Amino acid sequence: MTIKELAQELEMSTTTVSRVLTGQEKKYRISEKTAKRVREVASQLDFAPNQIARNLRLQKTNTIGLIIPDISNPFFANLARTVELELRKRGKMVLLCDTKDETALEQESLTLLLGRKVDGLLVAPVGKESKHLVGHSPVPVVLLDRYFKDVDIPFVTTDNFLGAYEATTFLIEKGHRYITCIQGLTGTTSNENRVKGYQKAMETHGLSEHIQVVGDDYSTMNGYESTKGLLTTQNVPTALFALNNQIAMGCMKALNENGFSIPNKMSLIAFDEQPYFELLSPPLTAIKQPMQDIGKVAVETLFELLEEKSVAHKKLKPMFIERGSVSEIR
Amino acid sequence: MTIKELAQELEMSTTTVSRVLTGQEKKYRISEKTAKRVREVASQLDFAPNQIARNLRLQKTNTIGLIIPDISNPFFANLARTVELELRKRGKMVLLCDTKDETALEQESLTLLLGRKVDGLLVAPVGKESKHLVGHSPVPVVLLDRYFKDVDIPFVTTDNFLGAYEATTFLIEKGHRYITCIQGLTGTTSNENRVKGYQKAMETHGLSEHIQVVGDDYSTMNGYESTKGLLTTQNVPTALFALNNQIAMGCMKALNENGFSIPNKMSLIAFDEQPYFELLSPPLTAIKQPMQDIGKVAVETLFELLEEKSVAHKKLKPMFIERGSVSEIR
DNA sequence: TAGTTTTGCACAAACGATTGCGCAAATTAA
DNA sequence: TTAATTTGCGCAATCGTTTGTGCAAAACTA
Repeated sequence: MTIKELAQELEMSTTTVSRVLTGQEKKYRISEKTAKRVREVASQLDFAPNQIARNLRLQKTNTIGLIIPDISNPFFANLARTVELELRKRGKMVLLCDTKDETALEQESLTLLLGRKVDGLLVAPVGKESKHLVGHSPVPVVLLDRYFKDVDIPFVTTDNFLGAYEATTFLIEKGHRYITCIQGLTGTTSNENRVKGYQKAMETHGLSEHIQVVGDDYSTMNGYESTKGLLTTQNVPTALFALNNQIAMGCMKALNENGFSIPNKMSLIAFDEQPYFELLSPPLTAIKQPMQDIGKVAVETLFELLEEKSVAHKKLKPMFIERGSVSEIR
Repeated sequence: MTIKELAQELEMSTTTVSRVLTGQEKKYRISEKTAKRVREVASQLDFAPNQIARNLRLQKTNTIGLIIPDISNPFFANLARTVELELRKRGKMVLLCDTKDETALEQESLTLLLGRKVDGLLVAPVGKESKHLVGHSPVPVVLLDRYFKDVDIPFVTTDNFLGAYEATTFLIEKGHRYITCIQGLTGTTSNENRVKGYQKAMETHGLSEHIQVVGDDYSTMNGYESTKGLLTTQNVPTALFALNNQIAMGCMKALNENGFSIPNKMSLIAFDEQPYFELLSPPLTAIKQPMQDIGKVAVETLFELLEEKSVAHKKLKPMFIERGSVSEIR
């Protein structure tokens, strides 16, 4: 049913109906009697305006594009959830795109979403390329999790440096000297800052020459292969620092298979917290990212942008969760 | 940039431009020379048609609504992922709604999505109510995971009965007699069919009087509380059958806390497979749902519906994965 | 009573695309 | 050379809303 039909039913113009239904009755001096009748009949026939037509007329879709590298990664799934819930509260819906951590797909998603005239974009970028993101968007963009040093797009992220620094320091204070960092996707800020945090902690404690960073992807496979590689080298480390949950999973698998019990023969800390970590034996020590907050703050930031306020970059503090996967070394 | 501006630039009518860009040049006898020029200039200025306007004109949005109870549940996250990827391949985008397993939110989501004129709906319903789903949709709907016995909406789901039957039988064959089923959301078909599978297996093996079903929600909390309750009763079971991954997680937590080692003092099987299950000690025996397939088949089904074919309900076979969380009883 | 102000509503033009139909010009047929 | 056909393209309506503006009728003022 269209507003035209509704107007016919009411024997008045679409203008009047529209004005009542958009709550502009006072502004346009529609009598209360008329207004009431419109509302009654409208709800009775349960009329709902065609949003497409509205969007076209109003040049606004109340839709936000959400671009995520991998929605099956619990970290991003949680992020997506708070974002969706938060946006809905504010009357927006979300168009979801999963990029499989491929820049090409991210690029394509961007084009598609802009073609659909989203009002804004929330992007957890792959992070290796920024060209397609900068300057190409006529609508506000807020970056999640990863960002770009060289490009001035607002972002909301965990303080990755801090988290990694604290975790590494913790290991060092427990007596570890040979700590290997298994990194994620190289070239992304999240990874680089985590690596830097690790390095800084090592340097600060005079362990510069023990710095060892391996791996190249935020995947279970990478964690698995990298760990397997490490176990056969000359200098097997006493502790592993996995830069995300999936890498950590791969580490554990490799350690299990090779009889390296945690934490006796190998200590392990993971960046990212997952609900199941506390169920493992031993429970896994981890750095928890404030996923809920990232989602909320990102949405808030986006709205500030939509209201044309200027915004600052935001780094949120992670939380260190000590469990049983780190041993004390004499 | 609009098609009008592009046409001005080209010094021809929007009609011609539109016809070329939608690939209708032959049908409307546009000369190849003109067509070529249009395409060149269009790509040069990288013109992209306003999808909103197209949608309005074509009465079609190439958008599918995806309604999910909880996107942070890995099961649904994986589902969402294949659905999104699969739909994108076919030129559709997805509007995502998370209902927090609340019927009211599901209802609201439905209204919102229909107002936005999605071409179709993929719904993993809360499952307690079906009224708002039936008859209210002018577009095709395919149900995922859960469905309704009494209502004829196409669905794609795991053969929950079969999965539960096999798992229970496995426990029985391992010598277990006291097997308690910790169920999920009562009133949903997924839960009911799993419970039935469990019951049937018990009955078939003459264990009717040992049937015990507790709990009422697909949550970690439910698994935790229910298990704690069980451990303090007269007849503590020797095996637990958790009807989804989250319940299983709660079970493990409760078992750990109370010193019930798995599988020595308690065997455990989970419905749903999760990547981390194999990392637990012992690795968790589980019933794997074919999530990828569910997503794919659901999308296929939706397309058949969009092409006005009639479709059948589809139940996909689960896979039993034996690991180490079940002990053999003398 | 006549003039002014207020009240209540409708006309018609957008928004940016697609498309049925029509109409010249070019080509072919007779 | 004239008629018939084909080729190439544009006019204007349409999708379903919102909104600036205008115009009667009603109410008020003097």
